[in-house]
Amino acid sequence: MRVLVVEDDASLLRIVRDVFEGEGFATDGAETGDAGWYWAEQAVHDLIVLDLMLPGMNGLEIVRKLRAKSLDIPVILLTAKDAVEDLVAGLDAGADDYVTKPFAVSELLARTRAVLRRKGTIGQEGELTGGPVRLVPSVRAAFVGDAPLNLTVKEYELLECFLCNKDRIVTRDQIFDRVWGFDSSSGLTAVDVYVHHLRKKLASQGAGSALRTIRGVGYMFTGDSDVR
Amino acid sequence: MRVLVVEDDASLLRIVRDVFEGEGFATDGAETGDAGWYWAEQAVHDLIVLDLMLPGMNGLEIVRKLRAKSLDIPVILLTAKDAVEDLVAGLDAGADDYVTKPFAVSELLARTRAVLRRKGTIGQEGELTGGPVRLVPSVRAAFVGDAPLNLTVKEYELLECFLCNKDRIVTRDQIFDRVWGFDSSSGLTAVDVYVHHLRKKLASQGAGSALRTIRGVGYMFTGDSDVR
DNA sequence: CTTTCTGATAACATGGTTGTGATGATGAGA
DNA sequence: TCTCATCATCACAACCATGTTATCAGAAAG
Repeated sequence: MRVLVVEDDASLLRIVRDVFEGEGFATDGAETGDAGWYWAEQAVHDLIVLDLMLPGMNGLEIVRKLRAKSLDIPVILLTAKDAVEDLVAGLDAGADDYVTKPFAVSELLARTRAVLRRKGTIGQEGELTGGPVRLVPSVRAAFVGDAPLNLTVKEYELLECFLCNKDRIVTRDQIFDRVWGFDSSSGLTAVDVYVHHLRKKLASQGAGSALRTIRGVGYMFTGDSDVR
Repeated sequence: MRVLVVEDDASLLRIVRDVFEGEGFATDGAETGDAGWYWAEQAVHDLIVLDLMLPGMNGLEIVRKLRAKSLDIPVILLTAKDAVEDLVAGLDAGADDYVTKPFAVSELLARTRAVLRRKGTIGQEGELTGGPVRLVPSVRAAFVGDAPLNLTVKEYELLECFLCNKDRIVTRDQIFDRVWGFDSSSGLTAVDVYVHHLRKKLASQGAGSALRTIRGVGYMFTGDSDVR
């Protein structure tokens, strides 16, 4: 998975690239509109994160030219809070979503996932495992050992989220952003309930203890189930 | 572990805070020199990440005033590549290290760990240790030797506070400001009670004597068991 | 069209966590 | 030794986070 980041602030560019790389993306960066267009035109990226205010070619123009060439690479715009008209123009021109500066890393990633999911890019990685639990994304199937788990869509995504963050604490907000989408209208309690459902199904195959509650913080899926 | 980030670029500030929070730090942020100094002066942080170019009070000035008050909180400077003379002045004034913009997240974190290690705050893998007591911030876990301690959120934060100030006296007010927040509505006595809780759990693993009372002053966590 | 399944919420149960006030110990200084 | 301030300890009450169940609307399946 490869992302192009076009942003004239060198510090911000560097750090946004790092963030994506931390998520397992390969990244390219451009500090000017012209360099950005050069990269974009290659059509080798799965996502473009694009600042609107750029030296050289405008971000808006890049989107227009991309769509004119009928390259429908997903584009997420970065924009200042007060540049509403540019934003609207950008979305009209065919951008998929936007994030206003200053943005939280979690939001950028959430929108990224949302866009990629909408475009059908995501969800075809290799198998995910954690202890005896195994997930096969290509067929959306889950197993404990060899026994199949009959998971609903949400349960599956929840488990996927946990396996992606094996042995790491995940807060309920993170889970919610990731599984329900940060702009979802559902309540946070849904997370609890689905953790419960998931636990029950895991427990029925003897893997219930893998999903631990860290009270006051969140949940953690532990690969090898150990002490308390 | 609590870090103060002072940076006038709102986007960068937001994102740097996110990065630290991802590593298990609590963060505070300031966009101006004056706000930065206000926070810094509270002396509740374990690290300050400080942009040199700031509106209001200069970053350089903040370092100077900090050291003048003999607060030796570790400071990492953020600086443009070409501002060499400022940088030198900053280090002279008592900053511990610097990172030039644009910087990689990994570099910032590496230097953070290096600085904190040099100051004796953390151990090798970002762990906090004091004698047999060990804290793993990334998973919020605490151990005495290999035995896990089952700590509540407050107990954990309290222990973290002590380990950050190993072999140093911490007053109850400092503890309170740091763990409860200076604007908390709770009473100061809560500190005593939680020290007690913590002691009991430490004692159950034979590490009860590490947390000493300095009558009339505060408490002190001693790394290597007692001399007197 | 009916039945079944899924997603979501509300309501309630429960137990852990937090903070307070009372009381008992302990040390420091007079 | 006495007294006072400080700290330790305990028990309890209030609160909050989470677990659990029941229920309902809507989608999907039959």
